[in-house]
Amino acid sequence: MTLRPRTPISRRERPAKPALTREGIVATAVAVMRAQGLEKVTMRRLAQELDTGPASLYVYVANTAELHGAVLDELLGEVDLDPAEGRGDWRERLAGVLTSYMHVLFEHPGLARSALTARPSGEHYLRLLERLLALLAKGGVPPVQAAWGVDVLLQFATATAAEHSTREQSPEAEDEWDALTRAVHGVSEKTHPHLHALAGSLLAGSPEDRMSWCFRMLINGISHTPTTGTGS
Amino acid sequence: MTLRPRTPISRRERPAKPALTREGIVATAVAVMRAQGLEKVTMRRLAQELDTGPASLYVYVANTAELHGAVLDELLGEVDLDPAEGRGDWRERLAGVLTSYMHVLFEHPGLARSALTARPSGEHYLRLLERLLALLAKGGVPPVQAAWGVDVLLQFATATAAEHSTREQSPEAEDEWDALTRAVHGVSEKTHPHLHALAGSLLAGSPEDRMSWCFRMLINGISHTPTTGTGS
DNA sequence: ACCTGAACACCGTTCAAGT
DNA sequence: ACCTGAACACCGTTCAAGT
Repeated sequence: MTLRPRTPISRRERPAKPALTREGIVATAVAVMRAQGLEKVTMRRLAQELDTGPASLYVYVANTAELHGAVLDELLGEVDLDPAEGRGDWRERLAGVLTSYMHVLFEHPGLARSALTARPSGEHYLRLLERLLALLAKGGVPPVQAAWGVDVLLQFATATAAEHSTREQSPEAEDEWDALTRAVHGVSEKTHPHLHALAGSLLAGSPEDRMSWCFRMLINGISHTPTTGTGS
Repeated sequence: MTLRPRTPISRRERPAKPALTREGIVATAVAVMRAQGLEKVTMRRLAQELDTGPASLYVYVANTAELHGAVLDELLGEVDLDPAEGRGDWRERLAGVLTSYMHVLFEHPGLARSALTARPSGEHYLRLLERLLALLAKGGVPPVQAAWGVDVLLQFATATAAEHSTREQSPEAEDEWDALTRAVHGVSEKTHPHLHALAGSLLAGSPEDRMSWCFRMLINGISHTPTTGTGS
């Protein structure tokens, strides 16, 4: 009668006896992530879940980063490409899709952070790209601007989700934010005049208002900045 | 005559016998990072470098994240706030400062990734904020737009550096990029018409041209998007 | 108060050996 | 070909015990 230090995830959330195949491994990885977060999606933990040793997984998966990438694309399947809040204007639809993307990312802490460096290329990611490009085309955004812009839009959404989910997750990250707030407000008017004057604005605004402004700002920039010349 | 598996960093790059104080620990952390990268800046590695046990460091440093944050602010001191390439237009100066910031980040792989979630609040970070706000003010950007915009500008630069340095660092990240290239070009015209049409543009452009466009795009967006109303 | 040995609970990845 | 035991080389963090 030994205590098991790590409870395996419940039978309901785990695919029953998953085969030792790439699909089985990824499915188990997704289940572990849903139950315990991406941090627990480790080779050793997965091997335990699959009743084998960690070395066995390396037959199907190159390394941990690749595994996380597969989990990410799987989750990208949950992004709502035509969200109800985004009806009407193509700009609102665009913001709606990106908001859905961010929601998916910060429901799963850790995923956003990995998304920033993982460069996914799975089917769900391609579907998302296609949808965003379609909306930009509908808005009459010139093709090259749309192509380059979509990258920035996704990068913005991903980075925002990463910051947000890190802050939600750990109490120390919250402390860091407090430290920044105090630092910005405590700055001297002599040495940092602009910062001093804008301290309030820097940290002000509801997340919704700021996000809404950011989307409008990015869409304006993308729409009105030619890919050659000095722009205005 | 035992082989030491880990070579300590050379005497020249390490502050001689650093005292066991917060400053000494951070200085050693910076030295280790310069020599071997942020990944090696671990509690255990640092303790070894300081001839003590890892537990001793916890008297001065709350955890690894805080330590990495301290290293980050230290490095931010290297950012050139008035780079020669950025003479002339305030937009060019702004882009110049951000480019210098990115250079500092991707000279030290791993630092950019930590900067994305670390929310620094040290003196060097505040100096950078002040400089960016001053340039936006010089450009006549309305205060609140400048305050919110500076956040996005730094987030963009940080995320770009993180992507870039991850790709530089590991060969697998390079493979991932190839996979994306193939995926985008291999997409069906029927199911992904926009993606198919823009496959070339999506991945085209020199890094310099894209970066230059991104900065112009962001500055345009920030300058021309009011913080309230529908904008244009 | 400051410091530390030792422990607890983990990691990724490789490789020789088995089936 | 596929699978795995065991090992190598690490992690962060805590805590009781020392000085």
